[in-house]
Amino acid sequence: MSEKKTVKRRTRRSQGAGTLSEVAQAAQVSEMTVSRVLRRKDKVASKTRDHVLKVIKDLGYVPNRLAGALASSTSNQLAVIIPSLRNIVFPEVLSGIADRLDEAGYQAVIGISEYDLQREASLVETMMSWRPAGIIVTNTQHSEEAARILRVTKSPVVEIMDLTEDPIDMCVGLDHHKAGAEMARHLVTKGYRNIGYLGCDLITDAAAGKRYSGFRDTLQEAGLSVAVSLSIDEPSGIGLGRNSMPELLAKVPAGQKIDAVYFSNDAVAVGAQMYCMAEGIRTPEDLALAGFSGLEVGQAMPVPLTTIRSKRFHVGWLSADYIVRRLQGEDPPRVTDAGFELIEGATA
Amino acid sequence: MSEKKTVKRRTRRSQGAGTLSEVAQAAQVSEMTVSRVLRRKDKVASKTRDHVLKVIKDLGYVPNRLAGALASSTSNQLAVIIPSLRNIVFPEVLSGIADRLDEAGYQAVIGISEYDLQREASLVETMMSWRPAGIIVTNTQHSEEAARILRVTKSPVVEIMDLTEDPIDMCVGLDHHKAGAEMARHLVTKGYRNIGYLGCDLITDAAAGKRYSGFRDTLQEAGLSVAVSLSIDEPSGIGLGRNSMPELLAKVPAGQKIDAVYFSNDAVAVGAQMYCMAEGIRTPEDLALAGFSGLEVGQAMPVPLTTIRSKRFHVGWLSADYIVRRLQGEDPPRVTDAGFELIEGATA
DNA sequence: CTTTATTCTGTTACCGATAACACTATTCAA
DNA sequence: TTGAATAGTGTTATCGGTAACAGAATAAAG
Repeated sequence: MSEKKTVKRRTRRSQGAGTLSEVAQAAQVSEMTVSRVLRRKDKVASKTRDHVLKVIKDLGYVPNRLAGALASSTSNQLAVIIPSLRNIVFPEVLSGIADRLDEAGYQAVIGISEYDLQREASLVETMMSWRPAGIIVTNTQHSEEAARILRVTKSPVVEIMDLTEDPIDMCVGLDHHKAGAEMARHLVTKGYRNIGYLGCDLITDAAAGKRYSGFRDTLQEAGLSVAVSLSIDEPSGIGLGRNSMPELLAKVPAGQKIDAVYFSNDAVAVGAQMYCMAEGIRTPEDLALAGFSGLEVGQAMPVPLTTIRSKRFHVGWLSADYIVRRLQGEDPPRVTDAGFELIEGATA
Repeated sequence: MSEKKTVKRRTRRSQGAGTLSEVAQAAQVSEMTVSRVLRRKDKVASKTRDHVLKVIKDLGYVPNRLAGALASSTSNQLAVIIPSLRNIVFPEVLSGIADRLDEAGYQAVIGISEYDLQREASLVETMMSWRPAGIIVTNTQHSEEAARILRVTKSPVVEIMDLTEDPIDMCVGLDHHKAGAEMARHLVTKGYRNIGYLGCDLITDAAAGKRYSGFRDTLQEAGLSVAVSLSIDEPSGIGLGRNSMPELLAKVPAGQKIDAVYFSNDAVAVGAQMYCMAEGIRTPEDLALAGFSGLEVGQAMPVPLTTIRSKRFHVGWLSADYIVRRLQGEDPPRVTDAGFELIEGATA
C-alpha cells in the first residue's frame, strides 16, 4: 500500500489583499470568471459581473499584478532612466512621458543614473528584470553591457534628448551640436567677438559637450575662438553659475575683455545673470549671456535670457507615444528630430 | 485503455532573456542552485558558483523578478506618490528617497497625483497591485478608498511632508501651520503691518493652506489681518508669481498701501521678486517679500529671499530609511517632525 | 572505520494569476 | 425541430521563480 508521500508545508504569509481564488469562492464562480471581470476582456454576463464586482469590493480585493504579468508576460510598467531629477529639465521630460502613458494606462518606473554609465547599466539590468513593456533611456551613449541588454530585449527602446543615426531601436531628441552652432552664429551675428564659456563637466554631460563642440566649431568657421572657458565638475545649477562667474572672469587674460558668455545650460546662465545683477554688470551692455534649455526662470528674469528652447515635454510625450504605438503594432519612425528654437531674449 | 487526455498547447512567447531553467541546463545543475548563486543566500560551492556565473554571463541571462517576487512575496520596489514633478521640491524629496533606497538595494516607483486625491487613490491601487515593499505618499489627506487600501496593507506606509498625530502608519514632515505662524511673527517683528498674500489654490495644495491659516491666525493674534490676498488656481511657479503680482497690487484698496507680501512658496515669491526688479519696486524698502521652501534660486537672487527652509532631502531620506528599517524588523517612530528653519534673507 | 555534523545540491509544491481550449446553455436561421 | 452559431463559464497547464525539506557528499569526531 504505497501512500504518496504528501508533504504538507508552506504557510506562506498572506499579504492581506486577498487572492483571485478567495474572490472566486466567495462569489461562487471560477477564478477565470473573476479574472475576466477584472480585465474586461471576453464577455461575462452582466449579472455575474455585477455580483463579482460587489464581492471584490466587499473583500477589498487588490489584484496581484506580479502574477498577472508573469502569466501573461505583459506589463503596464515602462522603465525610464534619466540622469538626474535636480535639473528641472528631466522632470519636465517625465511629465511629458507620464502624460502620454497615463492615457494609455501605463505607468513609468523611474531610475536615476546620476550621469554615471555604470549606474545606468545596473539600472537597465534591474529594471529589465521586471520585464517592463518598454524602456526609455536618456542620451545615446551607453556602457557595453547596457547596450547589450537593450539590444537583446524585444520590448521597444527609446533613447531620448540626443540624436544618433543608428539608435538601438528608436530615438527622439535634438541635435545638440547644431544647437551649439546656432547660438554661436547668433552671437557672432550680434557682433560679439570675445566670447567665453562656462559650464558643467563636459564629459559627464555628453549633450552639453556636443553643444560646446558645435559652438566652438562655428566660432572657428567665423575665424574666432573661445576666449576663455571654465568647466566645473559639479551638478549644474543656479548656484554653480552664480559662484563660478568670478572665477571665469578672473581667467580672462589681463588687458583683454570678454563681451559675451555661453553657458552649458539655463540654470548656470541664470545664476551668472544674478551675479551680474548683484555686481552691477549690465547685460547685455557690459556682458552678453546665452544659455540653453529655455527654462521658465530664465524668461522670467527682468532681462529675459537669450537661449535655445529644447522641447522637453514634447520629447517625453513623443517617446512614450512611440512605445505605446509600437506595443499596439504600429511602426513609429526610428529617428525623430524634435528640433529646438532660438529664443532671442534681451541678454544677447 | 484509458489514455490521459494530454492537451498540448501553449507556445508562449519567450522574452529573449532566457530562464533559470535554461541556465540550469546549460550549467548542468538544478534550478535551485542557479537561484542560490544569484541571490547569494545559502552557500554554493565556489567552484559551482563560478561555473554558473560564467554560464549566466555567456547566456546574457537576466532574471525575471516578476517570478521571483511572486514566489517569495518580497519585492525591492518601493512605491512613491508625489503631487507633481514640476515643483522642484518634490524631485528633491525623491533624491533623498533614492539616496537611501539605493544603498539598501531598493528601487523607487514613482506616481504623480497632480494634486488630485482621486488620481492618488487610483495610483495607490495600481501601485499596491505590484506588491511593493512599502509605500510613501505625500501629505496626510487621502480619499476614503486610498486610506482603506493603505490601512489594510501589511507593508510599511509613510506619509511625508505634512504631519498628523494619527498617521496611517508612519509620517515624516513638518508643521506647516507653525511655519506660516513663524513667518507671520517674523514680519510683524520686522514692523510690517499691511501684509498681502499671493498663492496658488489653497484647496489643491493642502500644505500651503495650512501655512496660510497659521500665518493668518498669528497676524490676528497680533491684532492684524491679511490686507489683501489672491489665490490663483494654476500650478504654482515663477511665472505665476511674476504674472500675478500686478493683479494682487491692483486689489489693494485705493488710498491704502501694502508693505509686505507672503507667498505660498518660493517659486511664486521669486517670480514676484522679478516683477519687482523689472518694475523698479525695491525690496524690502518699497515692498517686503517672504516665501516658503528655501529654494536655491531664491537664495541666489541679488537680494536673497527671506523664506523658510523645509528639509526636503532629509524628509525623503528619512522616510525611506524608516521603511528600510521596518523591513529589517526595527520599529521606527510613528511621527517625526523634521522641522524647518527661517532664513532671514534680505527681502523682509 | 563507523558515527555525527556539516556542506552542498536536488526535489516537490507552490506563489497568484492568465492562455488556450473544452464544454454547456442559449439563440437563431432554415 | 434541428443543426449551427453565439455566449458564458470552467478546466488544465503553465509563467519563472523560491520555500522548505530531503538526500548525498564530504569533513570532523570518537
